[in-house]
Amino acid sequence: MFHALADATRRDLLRRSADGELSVSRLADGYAMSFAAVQKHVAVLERAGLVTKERHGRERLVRADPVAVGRARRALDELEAAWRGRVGRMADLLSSPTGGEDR
Amino acid sequence: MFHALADATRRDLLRRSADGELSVSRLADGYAMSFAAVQKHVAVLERAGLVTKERHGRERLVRADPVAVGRARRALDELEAAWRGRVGRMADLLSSPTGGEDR
DNA sequence: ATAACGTACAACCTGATGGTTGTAGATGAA
DNA sequence: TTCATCTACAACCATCAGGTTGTACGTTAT
Repeated sequence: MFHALADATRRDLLRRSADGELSVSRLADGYAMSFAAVQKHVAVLERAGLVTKERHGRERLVRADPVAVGRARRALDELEAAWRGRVGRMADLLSSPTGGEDR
Repeated sequence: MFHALADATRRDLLRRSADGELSVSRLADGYAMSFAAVQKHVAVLERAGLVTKERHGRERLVRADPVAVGRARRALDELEAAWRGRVGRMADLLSSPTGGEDR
């Protein structure tokens, strides 16, 4: 899933497919690459569960799945929390006199 | 940066280097790959700004940078927020009668 | 019915990635 | 000093990722 997010084109596709009203062709417009390339990117997003396709006549409308995005975000939350749970607090105090309020 | 996170070994290294007291050699122990391979992974994490190395005698202690992890997390926050800001709310209501409280 | 459109998929090429081994420079220990 | 350890880096290899073109098939429009 992080792999799916590790490509700028795919992240852009993910943003643009937020409201699920764009077909693969419409999404493909505006990129400096072939339709097939964009289609592959969508397939990667789909395999990662970040996006679903809903057939609508002859076109497939692409919609981002916020639950999956939330899962990824939460995974990073864990990483961050794991850090803070250990020497994090101490190191924070040492490096910044005001404390660790960066959120 | 997402690319750096897109590898299980690197995510594990990131977790294990939370408290910054392990050298590259110590980190390399316990993986079924060569020291050089692990060193490359650490280099990738370092280039992505996810980790810093502090020299301590002849060894380099690796420490995860929570600020960078927080940056990635916030990037996903944006994605999620972008989704909810559009038809998100409507779709939420349609798909789950109780509303969208998934956190 | 026929043409045009939207999609899927296979084959192929190129560059990046993840792994290996080998070599070399610093530093700590004997 | 000499030896062992930790690290860095280069060269090499196999596989994968991202891109291309071409073909095929279902659906809508004429």
